[in-house]
Amino acid sequence: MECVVAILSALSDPIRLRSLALMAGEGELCVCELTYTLEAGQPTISKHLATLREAGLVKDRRRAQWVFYSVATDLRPWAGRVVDAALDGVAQAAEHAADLRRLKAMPGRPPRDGLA
Amino acid sequence: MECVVAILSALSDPIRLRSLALMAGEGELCVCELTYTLEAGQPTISKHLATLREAGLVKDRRRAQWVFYSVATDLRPWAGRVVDAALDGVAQAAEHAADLRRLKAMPGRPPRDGLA
DNA sequence: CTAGAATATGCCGACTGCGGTATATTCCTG
DNA sequence: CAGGAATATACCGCAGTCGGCATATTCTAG
Repeated sequence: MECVVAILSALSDPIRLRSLALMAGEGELCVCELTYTLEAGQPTISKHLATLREAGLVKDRRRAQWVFYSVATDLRPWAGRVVDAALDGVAQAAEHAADLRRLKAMPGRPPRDGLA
Repeated sequence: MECVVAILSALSDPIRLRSLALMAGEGELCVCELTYTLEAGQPTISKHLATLREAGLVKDRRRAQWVFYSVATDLRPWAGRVVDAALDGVAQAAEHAADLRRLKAMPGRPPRDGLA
C-alpha cells in the first residue's frame, strides 16, 4: 500500500513526468540535458531525479563527469504498467513535443559511451 | 501534462487508494461504509471522495440519505490503465484484505436500490 | 414541521513538497 | 596540483495537503 503510494507520488510531478518521458524516448539522459530541456534549475532537476531513484523508477550510470539516468526496467508488473500508462498520457501532451524539440536542438550534448 | 499529474496526485493517498480498491470490488459504497471500514473520520472520508470526484476517478449517486460512490468508467484509456494497474498493486497489500474483511463484517450496511 | 441520520464544508494547526541560493563533491584537463 | 564543469546536498521560505473539530446541508421518518 505505502509502496503503491510511493510510486504514484514519485510520478505526481510535471518535471518528473517530463523527465521520465524524455528518458523513455532517448534511453539515457544526463542532468545537464534535462536542466537545459526542461528549463529548470540544476538543483531542482537533481533533486527530482533523486526522488525518482529512491522510488526505484530510474537507474543512474556514471560516465566521466556526467551521470546518465534511464527508466528502470526491473519494476513489479503493476508498477511497470502504471509507468507505461502514465507516460502514454504524457506523450499526448503538447508540452512533451516541445520538450523533445528543445532536447534535439540542444548544443554540446555530452557523448554517449558506446561510440568512437 | 497537468491532467496526468492531477490523476496521479489523486491516487497518491492511502485512504483514496483503499477506497477505490473497495469500490472496485463492491461496485458501490457510501461514505458511512468507508468511514467504518477505513477507520477514519467522516469528514476525512468525505473530503477524500471529493478529491477523487474532482479528478474524475469516481462518480456519485444519491439514494435516500446516502451517497454511493463507484469507480468511474469513462476515463481516458491511459488513465484507466493507470487506475487498473495501481489497484492491482493495492490488491496485493495485506491491508486491503483486512479492509475487505472489516467491510464484510460491518453491521447495518445501507440497502442497495435494486433490491426488494 | 421536528428530530435525527448521513454527508459536505469551513476553519485551523501540523506537516510536507517544491524551488532558489549557496556550497560541497566528484571528475576531467592541463 | 589548480581550475573548471557536472552533479549533489544543505538550508530556507512559501505554498499546498491532511486530519480534527465544529457546523451547515440534505434527506427521511413520524
